Amino acid sequence: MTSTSTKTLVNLLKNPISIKTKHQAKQLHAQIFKTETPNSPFFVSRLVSVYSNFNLLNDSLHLFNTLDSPPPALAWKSIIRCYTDNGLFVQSVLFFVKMMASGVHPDHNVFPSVLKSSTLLVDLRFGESVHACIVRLGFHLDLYTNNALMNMYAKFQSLDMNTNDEFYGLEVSGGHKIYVHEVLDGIPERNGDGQSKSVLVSCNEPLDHTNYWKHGFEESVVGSDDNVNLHCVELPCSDGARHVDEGSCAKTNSGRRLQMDSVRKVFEQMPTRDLVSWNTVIVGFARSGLFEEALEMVREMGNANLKPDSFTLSSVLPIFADYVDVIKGKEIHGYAIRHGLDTDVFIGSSLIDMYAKCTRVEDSHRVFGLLPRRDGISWNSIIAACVQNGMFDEGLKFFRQMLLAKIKPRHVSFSSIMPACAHMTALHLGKQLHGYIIRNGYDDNVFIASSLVDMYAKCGNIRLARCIFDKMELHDMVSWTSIIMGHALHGYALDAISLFEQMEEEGVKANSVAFVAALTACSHAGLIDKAWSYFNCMTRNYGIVPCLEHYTAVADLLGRAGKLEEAYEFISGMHIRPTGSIWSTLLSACRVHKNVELAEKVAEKIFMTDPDNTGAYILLTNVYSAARRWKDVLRLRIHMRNKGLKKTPACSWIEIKNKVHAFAAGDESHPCYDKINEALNVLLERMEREGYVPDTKEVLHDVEEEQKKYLLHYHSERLAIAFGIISTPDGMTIRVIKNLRVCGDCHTAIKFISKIVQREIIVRDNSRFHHFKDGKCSCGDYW
DNA sequence: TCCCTTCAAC
Repeated sequence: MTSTSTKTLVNLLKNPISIKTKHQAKQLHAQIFKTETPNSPFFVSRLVSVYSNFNLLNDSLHLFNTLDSPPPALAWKSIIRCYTDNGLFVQSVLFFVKMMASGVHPDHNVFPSVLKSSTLLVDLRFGESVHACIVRLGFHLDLYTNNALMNMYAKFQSLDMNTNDEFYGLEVSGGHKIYVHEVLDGIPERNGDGQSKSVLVSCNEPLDHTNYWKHGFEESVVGSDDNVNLHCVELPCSDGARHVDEGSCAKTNSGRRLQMDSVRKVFEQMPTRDLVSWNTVIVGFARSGLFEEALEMVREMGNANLKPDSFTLSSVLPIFADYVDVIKGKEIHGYAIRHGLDTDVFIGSSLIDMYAKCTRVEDSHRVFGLLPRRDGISWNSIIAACVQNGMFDEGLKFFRQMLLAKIKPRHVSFSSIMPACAHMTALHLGKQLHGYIIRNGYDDNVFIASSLVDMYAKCGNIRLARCIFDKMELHDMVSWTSIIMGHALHGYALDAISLFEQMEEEGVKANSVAFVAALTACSHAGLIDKAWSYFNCMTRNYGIVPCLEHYTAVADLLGRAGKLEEAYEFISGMHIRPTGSIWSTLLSACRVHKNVELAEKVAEKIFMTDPDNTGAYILLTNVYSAARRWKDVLRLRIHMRNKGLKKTPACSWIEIKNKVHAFAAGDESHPCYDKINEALNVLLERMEREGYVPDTKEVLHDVEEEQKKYLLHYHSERLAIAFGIISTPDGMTIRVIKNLRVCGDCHTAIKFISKIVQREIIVRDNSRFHHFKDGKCSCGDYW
């Protein structure tokens, strides 16, 4: 090729498709270098374009900088697209601004890249300026430009904007924070005075390793100024990877920007539309929750003789996941199979998710098993599918398999798997994950931090949960509710309430779940007036319609306070149909307050809708035995046996050195049973010396008094605690989990034990945590 | 040159 003529080179460059490899591109470059005019704008700008087609950003930039100004539009466009393809959206946008300032007339095909970059920068004002620019230059009829425009507006409307509307944070791991000021002023009129426009950029640390700034922008880099309207974005790390797609917009509960009208407007004025146009509108509607509109567009698309492709299907499937409509979801699945799209990795993930949300997790497994290729998202989908359906062990199994398959977990993976640890109260697993998170630098991610807060709170370590919460830079709704709920469950109602108030002071408006947390706090501490004020405030001032959880917290509170009739009226007056579970709350209160009559009435309500509700039978049995109505007890027991209903056996467990030890009541099977028994007897002796008197009323069997004492002595939580005491060093906190409510006598006994052994003992029962310390419990004996 | 999938608090 050494003797290639200039004419041949020109022809080659005019038809760059014939250049198939990077190597050929470099050879071409070398040949041009040997010609008489290696620096001609034609050669250079064409070469820039060739390099940018191969995504060779540095080579393209190097050539671009050899051009005498003003470089031709083709060269600008190539660089801008290359920046966008490398995920360098700030640079892409700034290059566009600089191009406009240099007076070059852009051609239409620069706009899709610029719009994509401004979309991913989450800067609506800039995007709108670009739109104005497009109209001004007469490119508003261009198909690709319009598709990109619609996409931009659709993305903006589906993001939850921050409360103060000034900061649109994109989370990108390992990146710098770049502040872009006044970018929009940088778009001058065509042939306008570019010099008068400014592009101000600042960064939170020196950009020493990012050579992108060496290409014409040093003069624009200024120190950050808090007085300037800042639009904060993160610059991806220097490897140029496209991290932003995997990031997430900082969420708040402020109002959404409804931009679907803009999307619609663009769509309607388009002279021609292709499949991408339709898909863009469909996904826009789907993301903004306008599901019916999205589905209507799919039908209209058919009328326009366009067939749904893999983009359409994977955008539509999440709609049926949200609607929990497995019939429609299956229709899509069928369509995908008929058109050979069922092995598409995008559709596969949507299908896994759709089946999981419809509680058909076995179908999720099947889809996952049939996928020929699995990416991080398919793995996350199957992990989330398991966890969301309560299959925690399975979820962990998939998580381990994913690591073995050398798929690096991302923040989504952690927030999918962490609830499994929280639900299983598997502190050692949670800690392992936390270690992994710290080692890989994910601990500043708000989603991950929130799941950690929730996990530690649910696993009994509220102090660590609080510590992580306090270290978070930005608190979103979920982290607030996690920490409030955490304190509520641990009985620290006043802390929970003050956190709730702090949240409101910081401008985060409480949502429905936050009120559940606040009401739960009140319910666990018996704060009736406070609960009513929250409940009324929520419905009147916040326009939140109470749901079952709110009603349950209030009913529970009324019941515990002995206001049984009031609770009955409250439940009967709910705007939704009372469930068995909320009636059970009251039934439980009837047991505490020994109201047999109301208990029978309430049980009747439960059995009407749920005749096999074992819990209700047990509660009613307890009510009868507390009232010493042994005949009724017997009658119910026989009835239950005939129905094949069994009482859940009490069970407690404790983690010692990452191993879980479980105990049933009166359980003698543990290898260390002799030592446990010995410890229990020593404890009992010291407890009685301190004034402990067994409360045999808690034993609901019709047996002798001595027998009752014996039964209490071997309740499962006491076995677990005794084992904890003999297996751990002095002073170490003991954490025990029980599947049922702690009985009154054990509660008293554990208070004594905490004082005698001088340890903090934390017991989680089926609804809350008890922190026993120095003979007192955090629940204030109200649970 | 443009469009798609996964996650946290109840």
